Amino acid sequence: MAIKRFSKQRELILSAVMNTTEHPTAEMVYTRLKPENPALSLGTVYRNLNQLVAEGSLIRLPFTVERFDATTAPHAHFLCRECGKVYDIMDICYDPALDDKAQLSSGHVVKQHELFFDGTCVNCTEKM
Amino acid sequence: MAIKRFSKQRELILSAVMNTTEHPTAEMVYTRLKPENPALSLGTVYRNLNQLVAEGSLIRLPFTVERFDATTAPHAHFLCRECGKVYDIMDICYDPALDDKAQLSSGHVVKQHELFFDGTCVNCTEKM
DNA sequence: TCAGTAACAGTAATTATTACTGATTATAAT
DNA sequence: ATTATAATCAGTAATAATTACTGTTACTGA
Repeated sequence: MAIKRFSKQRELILSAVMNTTEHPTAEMVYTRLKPENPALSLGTVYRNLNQLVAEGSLIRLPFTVERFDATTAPHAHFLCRECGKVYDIMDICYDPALDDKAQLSSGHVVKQHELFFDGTCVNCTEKM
Repeated sequence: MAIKRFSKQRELILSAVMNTTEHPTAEMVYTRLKPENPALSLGTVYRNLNQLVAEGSLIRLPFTVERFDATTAPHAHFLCRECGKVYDIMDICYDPALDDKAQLSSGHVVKQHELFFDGTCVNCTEKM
């Protein structure tokens, strides 16, 4: 059950995440869309983000406040500790050998991995 | 300011995290300690965990419910999607070259990275 | 010994997220 | 097209995680 219907709101929310590089939170998506879609509700944003992750259109980044990313191909991320911005790191390519190695040494079935860098981003460095 | 005093509660909370491998949440630490320390309050656990992270005695794992780890040396983690348990992956050693590479390609000042694996752990695999 | 203040327990408040409710609307079969 | 159905919606209530506040206790250094 739970056959997917077309939903204008879902399209809207998906494209909002696709058209930004800022790895928005649910709140950020809502704030972005609300002015031009006054009827939109925050619950709808949460519900559709979860659906989009479930169907694989988005990935969920497990920060303490969740963030979403329309680049579903595995890639690394960078968190700026000063301003809180999250950036993609595309030049470090995903290494499947790591998964094999982790699986061998631990005995767990390893599906994938996430690589999180952190530090101070370019913009914040310039301001110092 | 804010000179650190000795605090029995802080010792208690630190040793609770040190004496387990389960990467406890604040709630788990509280539940563990409460029976033998009935006067302990949840706010105290949160406050002291944050202090211990600030002083470097613990690290914070940025899951959507925060977890803590007394192994402060950088190392990888594995999250079981079935049971939610978090394991250390010690056999994949920290690669500082990754930080350099990320910094060069992105321009950000990279301090460190975290490597998160996920999948199904040994215990859950056996039950299938 | 006592003034200053970190730390405490208890609790209120805040924030993030999910669940519920009754109304609306896409879809598929008539 | 019309209608039945169930997915989706907006609005809101509820829950869960975390932090902030309040009055009290107890170290610590003068």
